[in-house]
Parts: sequence; C-alpha cells; structure tokens
Amino acid sequence: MSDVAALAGVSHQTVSRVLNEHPSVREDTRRRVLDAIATLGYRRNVAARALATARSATIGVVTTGSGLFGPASTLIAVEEAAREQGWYVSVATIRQYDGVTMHRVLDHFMDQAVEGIVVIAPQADVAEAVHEFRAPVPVVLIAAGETEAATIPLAVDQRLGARLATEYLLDLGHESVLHVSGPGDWLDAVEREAGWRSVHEERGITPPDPVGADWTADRGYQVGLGLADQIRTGEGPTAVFAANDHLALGMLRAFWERGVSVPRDVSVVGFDDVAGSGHFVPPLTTVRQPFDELGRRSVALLLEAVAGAQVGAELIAPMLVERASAGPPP
Amino acid sequence: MSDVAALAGVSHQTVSRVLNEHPSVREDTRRRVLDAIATLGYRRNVAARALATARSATIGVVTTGSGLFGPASTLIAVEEAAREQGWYVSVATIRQYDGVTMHRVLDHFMDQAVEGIVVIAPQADVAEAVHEFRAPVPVVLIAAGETEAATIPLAVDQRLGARLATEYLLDLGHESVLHVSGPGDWLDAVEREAGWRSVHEERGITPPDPVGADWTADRGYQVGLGLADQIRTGEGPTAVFAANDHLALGMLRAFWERGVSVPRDVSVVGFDDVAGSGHFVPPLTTVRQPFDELGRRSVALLLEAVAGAQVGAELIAPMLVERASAGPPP
DNA sequence: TGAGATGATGTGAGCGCACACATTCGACCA
DNA sequence: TGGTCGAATGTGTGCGCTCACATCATCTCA
Repeated sequence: MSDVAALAGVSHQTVSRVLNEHPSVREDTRRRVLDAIATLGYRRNVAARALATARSATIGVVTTGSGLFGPASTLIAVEEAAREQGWYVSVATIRQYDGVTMHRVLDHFMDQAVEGIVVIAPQADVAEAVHEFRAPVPVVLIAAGETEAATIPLAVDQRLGARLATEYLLDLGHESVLHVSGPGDWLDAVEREAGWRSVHEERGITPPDPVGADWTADRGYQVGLGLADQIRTGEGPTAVFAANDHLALGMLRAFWERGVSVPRDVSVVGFDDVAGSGHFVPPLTTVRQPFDELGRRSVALLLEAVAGAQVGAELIAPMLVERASAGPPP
Repeated sequence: MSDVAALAGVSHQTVSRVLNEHPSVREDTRRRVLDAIATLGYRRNVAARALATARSATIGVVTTGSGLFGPASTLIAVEEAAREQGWYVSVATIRQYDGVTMHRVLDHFMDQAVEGIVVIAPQADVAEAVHEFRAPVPVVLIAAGETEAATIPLAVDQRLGARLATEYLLDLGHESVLHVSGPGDWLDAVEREAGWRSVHEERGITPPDPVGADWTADRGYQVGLGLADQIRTGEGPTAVFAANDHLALGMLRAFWERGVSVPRDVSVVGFDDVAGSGHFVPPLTTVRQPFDELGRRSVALLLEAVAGAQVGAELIAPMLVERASAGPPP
C-alpha cells in the first residue's frame, strides 16, 4: 500500500480512502491512486483489513453432505447473493447430522471468525444443536417447524406445500389421500405430514395412516410394490402424496412393473420438483420449492442481522406443478 | 492471547507455542496454558495469524451454479477433505461459464488470498479462461480433455466411461450404437463422444452420426420421440448411448409413450448414475462417476502443490452399473 | 478582509499474532 | 564444582491495514 502511495505521490491513508470509497478525495488524486494501483497490480490484504477492522466479511454456510438438489441449489443462491454484496462465503458440510458434528462445524466457523452463519438444517436435532451452540453471531436457520430465539428461522412453507398437494388431489374427487411420509426426525417430513393431515381434518375426512419411509427411491419402490397389490384388489388408495419426488419415483416404477396405471388406477403427487421429474413415467405432479429465493432471502436476512437489525421469521410459499401423474379417481 | 498468558503465568509466546504444538514446552505449562484457554474461552484470531504468517489456510472452490449432482457431490468431498486437514474452504459459483465471469470469480479468490483453487470446470472455455488468468497459486482443474501447463489437471476418465458403455452394448450383440451427445463446448461431452467413437473404430464399425443434444431431459424426450418412430418402422438404432442420465430419462419416457419397449426394442445406457436412475422405467444401465474420490484427490493434489511439490495429471476410472435398460438386440 | 466552516490530505498508533533472537534454567560430565 | 549444552521460556518487532486525530488549503459570508 505504501508503494502505491509513493507512486501516486500521496499518503497511505489517501490510498485507503480511495479503496474504501471515502467521499472526500479529489477526483484527480483518486484517478492517480487508481492508476498506481493498476500499474503495481496492488491488491488489498484481507487479513490486515480484517485485523484492523475486526470484521472478516465472511459468512459461513453449513449444508448437508449429500449432494441433494435442494441444499445444493440453496447453497448456490446463498453464495451468489453474498458475493454480490461483497461477502465471502465459507462452507462446511455435514454427512451425519448429530450434535457433536454440528458443534464441530460451528466451531470451525467461529475459528474462522465468520460474521454470520446460514444453516441448511433439515433435521430436528440439528436445529437443536444450533440453538445449544449459542453462536455469538447471527444464525439463519433454514428449517421448517417451530421458531426459537437465538436464531433467525426461515423456511419454505412445507405445510402449505403439503396442503396444496392434498387439496389438489381431494378436489380431483378422491375420497382421501394416502401419505408416504419422510423420516420422522426431519422437520420437513413432519411439516408435510401435518399439512396433509390438516386438510383432511378441515374437510372432516379421516385420513388413512401414513406409511413411514425415508427419502429414497428404493423405499418408494418397496412401498409401491405393497400398494400395487392392494390397488389391484381394489382395496388400495386412489391417491398417494409422497413426501418427496424420489419416493414417488420408486413408487411409479413399482406401479409400472405391477401393471398399475398412473393416473388411471392411482394418482401420485411428489414434493421437490427434482430435475427430470417432468419426464418420469408418467411426468410427476409435484410441489416446487423456490430454493433460489430461499437462498437470496437467507442472505438478506443474515446481512440485516449482522448489521444489527432485528429480523423475524419468514416463510416462503412453494407452488404446485401440475403434470400427468394425478387425475380423477377411477 | 495476553490474557491467557497472564492467567497461565507465562508469556504470550509460550501460549503461541502451545497453540502451534511446538515441541519444547513442558507438559505442565502446556496444561496450564490449555486450562487458561479453556476458562477464558480464548480463540486464536485468524486474521492476525494470517497477517503474521502471510498464509490464509483457505482454498477456493469454483463450481457450477446449477445444483447438478456431480459438481455438488464433488464440492462436498472437497470440503470434507480440506477441513479434515485444517483448511478453510471458500466457494464461488458460476451460472454462466464465460471468460469474464470466470475472471471475476478468480479475482474474488485472489482478493481473499486463497492459497490454492479447485475449479470444477466442465466446459472448454472455462479451462481456457483459467489458463489465461495465470493465477499466482496452484490450481487444480477438474476437467476432462487435454492437459495444459499452469494448472493441475484431474478428471474422471470420461473416455473410458464411454468405452465401457459402448463395449457393453456391442458385446450384447448390437451391430452399432447410436450416441446422443452432450453440448460440444463441454469437455465431458467431447470425451464421451470420442470414447464411443474409438470403440467403433477399433472394431471396424462405422457408427451412425451422433445426435447432438444438451444435457436436459427435455431434449432427451424430443430426441426419443424422433427415434421411436424410426424404431417402430424398423429403421432405428437397436442401442443408444446417451451422454448423461437426464437425456436417457427423457428418451425412456418418449419410448414408453410411443410404445417402444426398453430393452426389448431398444437398449439405452446413460452416464452419471444420478440419484434415482436405479428406479427409472426401466432401471437405467449407466456409468457411475466416483465424485467422492474426485473431490478427495483434488484436495490431496492441491495441498501437495501448495506445499511446493510437483504434481502431475491424474485420471480416475468410472464404472459401469448394469441394470435393466440394456439387453441383446431384438 | 478576516473568521469560521468545509473539504482534502497527512500522521501516528494499534489491531493480535508469529518470527528471530535473547535469556534463563536445569542436567550432566570432567 | 565449574563449565557446557540443550531445553524451556521471555522480549521485541513487524506483518498491512484502518481509525482517530491533526493539519493544511479553499471557500463563504458578514
């Protein structure tokens, strides 16, 4: 920096002013400094800047270690939004969501002196672990479910998404909808089930017991094989709401293998709108989550909080994507 | 740090020694310092450390901004491997792969003083842009295709993967294999086509002209519709090697809609083994890329290079995953 | 015409750490 | 018992920047 100052014939402080866009610098000296910077190929040292200002201009993002579409898309949106505002983004991934690992990852971020954290945290214990950690910086917790202090909750409205799917099926004329639910320790799964249930209750319908599952196409296939037999004997459901698209995919395959026609014999609706779901056999009606917006909003909220503002919980609305896998009952 | 030193009754330098695991510190003073650190909740300031050592302990990863399975999985593996070794990982994503954007992103990393960069760069111009940038730190370029100096190339052997798929189909008895290729500016696509072509040439077969496509299921569907008509009139291919699983998915749907049976009327092989491809209709035979290993190797190579070692190009072998979508010709 | 206000610039200090060097301590052997 | 050597510890300095403050030039209006 002093080299630049020397070349431009000013003091180091004036260089600093130019760099920080301080208003009171005359246009021609500004130009001179900028030229000197260019000819010297000078680049401000972040470490020194961070040391002097006690600010790192970095946010941390913890995300799932599974390459899933949703978390990955959210991460990308977060990064873009952050970089646009001049922030650096550090990531940490978690394969196994337990309190210890979560703690370690948050520690990793605190070591790095991040100024805020976004946690893409789909499981209940993760949310808890985050709360327990009591981070000294703002934390945006992307997680469905009930709010807690100490973090800023933000989520796609899973319950609404499930309601959209369920209402759509009931409005098509189905008497009730079977739910193939996600794992019970995932907040999204719990919320989706709650949304599905609430629609039935509002309409005075007793829904069939949900079938418990994980998030995999394998499990969907298994469940689908079982249902196919019931459907062929006429005692199965006429409409199924799967907790995610992968489950739905496995079920579609099972139905296809067993000669159960979708949507003629049974309607299927998924959740997520994963890449390619528009070309499943048949194309899958599903609920699309606006991950981009989720990422952008999380950065906006976080940066507001970092700047000292009080920010509250937010919910983002998903939307139903109508395709061919759902129709009126047989 | 001086607080810790005072509490432990030692000098700040001794604290520094404990932190850096210097050997000549007596066990009991080490203990005392550690206790003091714990009671004070002291955390070393990375900025000051970076300033003093001129090292940031950070690597940058630039990846695609599309939430695709491959890049996302690679990123995760990179991050895990790096964190394990005590490195921080900063990310930057690119939606649009042009030279300018690439330049901007690499600048972003240089501003941040990263010590090494991993570029997950599937397109030819990206690789070029990276070379042109002439980064002052080691760069691992995850990209198929020819090697260049200035970066450390690393890739999954796309050509081998394509050969695996093509040989598998020819060995099943097909006279030739039609290739539905990816976009020509993607290195992976070029390599896959080259692998497919080389097998035909070795066996003295003239392959049919490849059908150009992008990476999407939509395009696969279009292509599939066209092929279905040919196949039903007996003049279509008996085996198709799609450049990726999404293309294959779209084709499978088109075949299904047009009553073309897979694999009875036509065999289909994909590339990637995306989540759920085992439950496509029918389950898709495809080529699996070891993204985890790719990520781990890239970090290993990068850290070696950062440490000053000379490291060379590497190729990682993919594997064929046999499922139901390919069989003998009709 | 001069005092005050404002804008443009310079000066010095300190952020918290690691490095090079100086010093102290203790053990061991002649 | 003194000398030597190495282990253990302390002292001072500088990394490159921003901040608070001081200074100087310029303009405005009474």
